[in-house]
Parts: sequence; C-alpha cells; structure tokens
Amino acid sequence: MNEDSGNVDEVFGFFTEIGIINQLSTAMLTKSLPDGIHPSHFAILNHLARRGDGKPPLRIALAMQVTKNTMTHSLKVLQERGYIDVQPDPNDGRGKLVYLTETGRIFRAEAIALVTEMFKEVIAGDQIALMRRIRGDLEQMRKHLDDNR
Amino acid sequence: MNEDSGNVDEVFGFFTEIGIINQLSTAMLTKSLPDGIHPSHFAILNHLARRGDGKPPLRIALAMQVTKNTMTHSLKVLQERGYIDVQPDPNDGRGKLVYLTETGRIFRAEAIALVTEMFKEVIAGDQIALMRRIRGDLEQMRKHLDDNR
DNA sequence: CTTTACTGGTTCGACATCGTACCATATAGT
DNA sequence: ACTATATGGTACGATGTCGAACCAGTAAAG
Repeated sequence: MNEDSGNVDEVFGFFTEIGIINQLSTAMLTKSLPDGIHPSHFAILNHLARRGDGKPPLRIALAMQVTKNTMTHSLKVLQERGYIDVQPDPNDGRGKLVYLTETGRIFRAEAIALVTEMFKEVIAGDQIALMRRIRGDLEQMRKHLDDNR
Repeated sequence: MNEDSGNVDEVFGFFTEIGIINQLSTAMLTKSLPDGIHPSHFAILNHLARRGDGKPPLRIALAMQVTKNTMTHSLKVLQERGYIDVQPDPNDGRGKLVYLTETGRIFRAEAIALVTEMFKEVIAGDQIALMRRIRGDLEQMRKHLDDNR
C-alpha cells in the first residue's frame, strides 16, 4: 500500500458515499412524487418554472446534465401528460422551444407540496445545518469535475 | 415564500448538487473502466475482493443498495465474463454463494490501475483535502437517510 | 453560388434498474 | 405432522439513459 492506493481508497469511498446518498434521496423523491412521474422529469418542470421556459431542448439537456437523446424522450413523456408544450423555433428552422402549460404549473405546485411534506418527516434541523455546512464544498467539487471532464 | 419553501429549495439544491457530482464521477469511472464493464458491476467485484467472497446474492444486493432483481442480472453478466463463480449454498436449498474467480481478481487489479491513472489526472491535493473535510458529514447524512427510509 | 462543416433533434439498439408476480425451500404456529 | 408465513432467487415487462447513426437546416469557405 503506497500513497496512491491510499488516495484511491479515499477517493473511491468518497464517491461511493455520494452515490448512496444520491440513491437514497432519489428513492425518497420517487416515492413522494405523484402519478408515477420520474424525478428527472420533475426536475425539468422545476427548471422551466424557476429559470424560465421557452428554451430549446438542447439547453435544457445541458442544464440537466443529460444527453439530448434523453431530453427528446423526457420531453415526449411530459408532452403526452400535457405538462409542456413544444413549439418550433420561429428563428431557427431546426430548433424547438419548450413551454410550460398551465396544467404543468399546477402539477408542479402540487408535487412540491407533497415533496415538502415528505422532507419534513425526514430532514430536521440537524440535517439542514449539515447541508449548509458542506454546500460550498460540494459546489466546488462539482465545478472542478465539470471543468475537467 | 415562507420558511418551509426556503428549506425546500435548500434541500433540493443540496440533493441536486449531490446528484450532479454522482453523475459526473460515474461518467468518469465508466470511461476509465476497461472492456465496457459497468461501474455497478465493478463495485460488486470490489466488494467481494475487499469484504470477502462466498456471500449470498441477497447480502450483496443489500450492501450495494440495489434490488435482488438487479443483482440477479448483474451476477449473470459477471458470470458470463468469468469473473465470478456462483454455487448453490450447501446449507440452504434456496440460497446461492458468490465467489471471485482468479480471472475476476486479475481483472479487478487491472481495472484499479486504470482508474487510479484517471483519478490522478483530475483529483489533486485540493480535492483530497475537500473530501477529507466533508467525509464525516456525508457519512452522517447517509446514515440518517438510511435509517429513515 | 456551391460545397463543406456544424448544429439541433430524432431514431434505433443496448443496457441497468425497478416493481410485480412467481417458484422453491425454510421456518413458525397450532 | 400440517398449514401458514417468510425468505432467496428468478422471469417478465416497463422505463430512463446512453452512444452511434442519421436527417434537416444553418453557417462558413472557396
């Protein structure tokens, strides 16, 4: 065991821990979301509601850190449910623009209410404090990984 | 915006950050692993090598935080590649026991060498320090979520 | 202009994962 | 002993995601 292998264990353990937290939180979210909607689809609705809609699919894909193939699929699902409306981009014959429908906004609001309820049962003051404590470091790590991929 | 919604944003943002880090690190791992093996399958080999083999699939599934269906599938893949050997449990007619083959051990060692190489290009001293800094908090969060699911 | 390179989206095939249902064996209750 | 319940594993179908190939429209080069 040299220094490198020690670091490898440390790095590995770190990302494993991250992976488990992600898995557990995603599972919680999946259970609390209504109507069998997937967390990643919910994330798209959230993104459009918070950062503004009328965006092309590719930009949403970049923001959500998924490929454009995946975005095509996800948007199709959201469209079938009537939560979004996809229009051709008048300024670019290739492009499309994604808009939230009223149904989508209402659904999102209801979903957030349910998720909030669920969080209150599991996340207490201690956890909030912990999140605040390490939030900055997490962002730094995310940026570093994003810049070096 | 009341206190709750503020917390929800905080909690949401935290888990989003975790999710992105997980996604980026998994993508890095996927690229550096040889022969198209999936990170989750690599994790199984690692688990068997480090925590000892001769375990039933269900226990591995619990350790890996996946369902037993998924484990059945993953083990089949690893078996087809000749990395593991699955035997019936002599003490339980229903059970099976999973063993690492020599091929599997060799493959794991080579994979770790490649992964180490990749990590050295991206993870520097700053990141190691960051990991050490927040590791304890991450474990605490993981335990909390695990206990309350 | 015409040709070439690029870019936004879709299609297709592959795969990991999950939920539900199911089978076979063990264990517990009576 | 017999029945009921629990447990380890598998089979099936559905879904989210990805990579590669592709098409259509735009932009750049000559």
